[in-house]
Amino acid sequence: MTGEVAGRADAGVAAPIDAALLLDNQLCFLVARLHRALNDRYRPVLGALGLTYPQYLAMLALWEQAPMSVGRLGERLRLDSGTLSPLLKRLETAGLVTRTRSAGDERSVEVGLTDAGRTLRAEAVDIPSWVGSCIAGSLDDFVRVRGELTEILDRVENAPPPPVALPGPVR
Amino acid sequence: MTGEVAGRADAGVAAPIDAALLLDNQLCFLVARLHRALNDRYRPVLGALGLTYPQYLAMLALWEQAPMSVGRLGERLRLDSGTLSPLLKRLETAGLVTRTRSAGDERSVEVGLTDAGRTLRAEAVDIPSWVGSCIAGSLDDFVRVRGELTEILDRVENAPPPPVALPGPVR
DNA sequence: ATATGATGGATTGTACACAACTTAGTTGTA
DNA sequence: TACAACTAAGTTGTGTACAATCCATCATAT
Repeated sequence: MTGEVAGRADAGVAAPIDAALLLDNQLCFLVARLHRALNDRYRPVLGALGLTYPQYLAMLALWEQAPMSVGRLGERLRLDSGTLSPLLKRLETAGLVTRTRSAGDERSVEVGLTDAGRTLRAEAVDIPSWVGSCIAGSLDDFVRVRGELTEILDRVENAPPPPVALPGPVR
Repeated sequence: MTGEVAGRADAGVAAPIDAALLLDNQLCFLVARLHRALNDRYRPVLGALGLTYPQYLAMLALWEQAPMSVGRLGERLRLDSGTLSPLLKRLETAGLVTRTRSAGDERSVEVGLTDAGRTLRAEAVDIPSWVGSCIAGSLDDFVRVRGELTEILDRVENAPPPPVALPGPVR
């Protein structure tokens, strides 16, 4: 289960298959599945707090530091305003955050926590251990996996743009 | 950068912080970022083929085996019909797949490839190496990372349901 | 002071992703 | 046959996610 890249040499009846195009050889597919599987793990637990998964990540960021401008929050979470604006409005509607124009710079919107938002943190403290236990078996596991993921992430987020010429102009 | 779980002991002015709730200690956050970063990598390359990232994964599955029912394709990709139905309709509109009711079981819809769909495969063969090179530096890297991801994925997808009592009834 | 350019958010449009529900067809049982 | 239970897809509604675009505001340079 460790040394082979190729997978099966052909896929039976249908088509000639390059190992490179086998679905199970795509790291991106594994990551997509992992992302959704984690989402599934968090959903019931977060549902009890009235949060979705991305909303939870936004709250984590705000529990670390608030208030924060929408732009800075977006950098922290790697989300753009098109995603963040409606998400934050829903958190505001839920009474967890405030959104106020900055006094100094009227372009900027500061996102702060309400009392309810701060209180919610206490109800969230057990979530990482609940969910974490099904990701990493031990603390060593956790550290190893975190290191591995961070390393890959650095490569992918900071990789240079695609090698110039694509099949056609990318629009 | 390898042995510490805690992260910084506090986050400055704002709040008392448990290491467990630090955003950067959440494996789920790393996975979410990785998922989006990979999406960003694939987008321009796949855009040239007229595919989105999930559509590409669906095509990979169909290039391995076609025709396949919507249900089986969903199992393969871990997607439900609510996601797959419109996605497949778009692929049909794009002229890449066919959707026909199964003769034997009228409930089932068989998804097949058109000539254009089969032809597209040739234009996709270089994609894994383009994108793969920014995920894993070497073949050894690839194999190691794939093993690691598969292991985590098994744990998360097959973990038992949450430990009975959540803060409140889950709805 | 006014034009120029850059910046921060919001908005719009397209595309996943999932829950809940509906519809249609199949199977099991009496 | 009749009918309940089940199954496979589709549909609807909510919530991300991102590109493209718009708008107000700030910085600056003339």
